[in-house]
Amino acid sequence: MLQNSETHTKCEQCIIRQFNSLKSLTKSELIRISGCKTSKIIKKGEPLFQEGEHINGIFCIKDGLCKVSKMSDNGRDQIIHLIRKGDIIGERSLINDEVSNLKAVAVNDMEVCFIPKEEIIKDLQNNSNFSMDMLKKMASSLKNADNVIVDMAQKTVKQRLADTLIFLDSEFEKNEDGSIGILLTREDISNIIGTATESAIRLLSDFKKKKLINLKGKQIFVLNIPGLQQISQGF
Amino acid sequence: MLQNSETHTKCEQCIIRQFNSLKSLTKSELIRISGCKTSKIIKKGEPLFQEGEHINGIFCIKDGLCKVSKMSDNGRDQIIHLIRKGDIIGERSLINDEVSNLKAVAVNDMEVCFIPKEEIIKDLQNNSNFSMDMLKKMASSLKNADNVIVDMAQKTVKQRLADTLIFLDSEFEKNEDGSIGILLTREDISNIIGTATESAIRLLSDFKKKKLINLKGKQIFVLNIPGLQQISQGF
DNA sequence: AACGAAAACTGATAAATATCATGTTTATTA
DNA sequence: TAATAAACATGATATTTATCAGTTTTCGTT
Repeated sequence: MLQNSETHTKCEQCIIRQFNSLKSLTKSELIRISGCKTSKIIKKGEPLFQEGEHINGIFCIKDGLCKVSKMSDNGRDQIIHLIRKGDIIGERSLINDEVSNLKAVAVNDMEVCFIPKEEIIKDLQNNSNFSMDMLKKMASSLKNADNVIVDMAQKTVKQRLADTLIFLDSEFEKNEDGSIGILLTREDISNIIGTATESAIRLLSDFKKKKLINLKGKQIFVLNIPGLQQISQGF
Repeated sequence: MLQNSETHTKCEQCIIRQFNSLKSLTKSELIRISGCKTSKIIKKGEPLFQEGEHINGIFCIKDGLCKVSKMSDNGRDQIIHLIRKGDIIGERSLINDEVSNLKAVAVNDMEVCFIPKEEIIKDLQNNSNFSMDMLKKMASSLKNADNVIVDMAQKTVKQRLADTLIFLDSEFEKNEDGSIGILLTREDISNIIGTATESAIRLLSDFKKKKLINLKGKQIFVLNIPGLQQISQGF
């Protein structure tokens, strides 16, 4: 199994933490954390954790991307988040003692560090910079969740697809050819917008016909962002 | 304007705080907070705050109920929360400096206390019991938001109406006659489940025909919870 | 390169939901 | 209490979306 030198960077030397709440930890806290963290390679398609699992710690994503989803009563998986390099996931396990309500599956090969709950929870209580930063992140997630709820409740599937394409195009690095730098299946896309796979496929073809996007296999090229924004707003 | 003695209870003597994060404040913190809080009566239909407003503090709800909503791009209001006696709203204004993305309107007459941001933010930084409690509350809200997103994305309007009726029946005190103790218009209900008012009305009639509920004007009587749960799960 | 499986796609149809029109009941207030 | 507005209700219809069935394409494996 691939475990290159990068995988074993010490936390206090790791630049990834600059992108998340761990940047608020002191040097000595980081050194302690570093001593108990474990590194993992998660291959494309493998789970980082499952619904119903006790996580008991946080994952810091060093590289790669995963889809975070929840199974609905109707038996369909709904993707709620896309988590990538620099992100932390599992914070909620520090705070409540419940099992995870979400599943996380790697979209491409991932490199993650795991920090056990009992090591980092002290820092949450003692380092107010750290806890304030965590509060900030959660407040921002809550605001975002509000927006998603409104969009899911009020927008049509077509509007939500437009939103998703704009989001993917703006939030993720593009490939050299200009296509969206994250390869999702049509099923993934339909599980993000909350619709049947066939409906997502049909609408993608429709958008292509209208020159809003171009499709080459799984590669998606966003051609006309203002046009997609129009659709997103109901025109 | 009604301002009875209850309205002027000092925070350190106020039993309402037992129901929210303010219970984690020390006696001296509470006395200081009490000195700068203001009390307000909000009449039914009046706004507690508007979308786009700077809140700059938190509201502690002493009595009454309000609907918290956000306007969608399609021009329809989506109700995201129902906030009631004992709840706190506005925490996010302590943490980020943005204007509110939500609107709150009283469903019945309310009595609320307002605590300005600059007074309580220190306590968030210095009292780790308080900040941990806030983190717990936010974590729990995030988990709940996940569930709402999945339901909005995957469930039919009928399923969501069943969910909403179960929620209202279980979470709010009932009237003596057994009806749901919170009077919402049909439009409010449709703005909770995210559908056209006519659709909500039709489905309510349908549920009544099937003896799942009874309707007497705005009064709703939930008769068959297992039946509603069946519908919620797609049967 | 050949195979099999998964993914992508298309058409036909059914089901769910929104919209528009209109009448009735209930609430508000002059 | 009469007038008026708001909320509630129902029918007809259009639109959106899901489902089912089948074909083609892509991809990973041997």
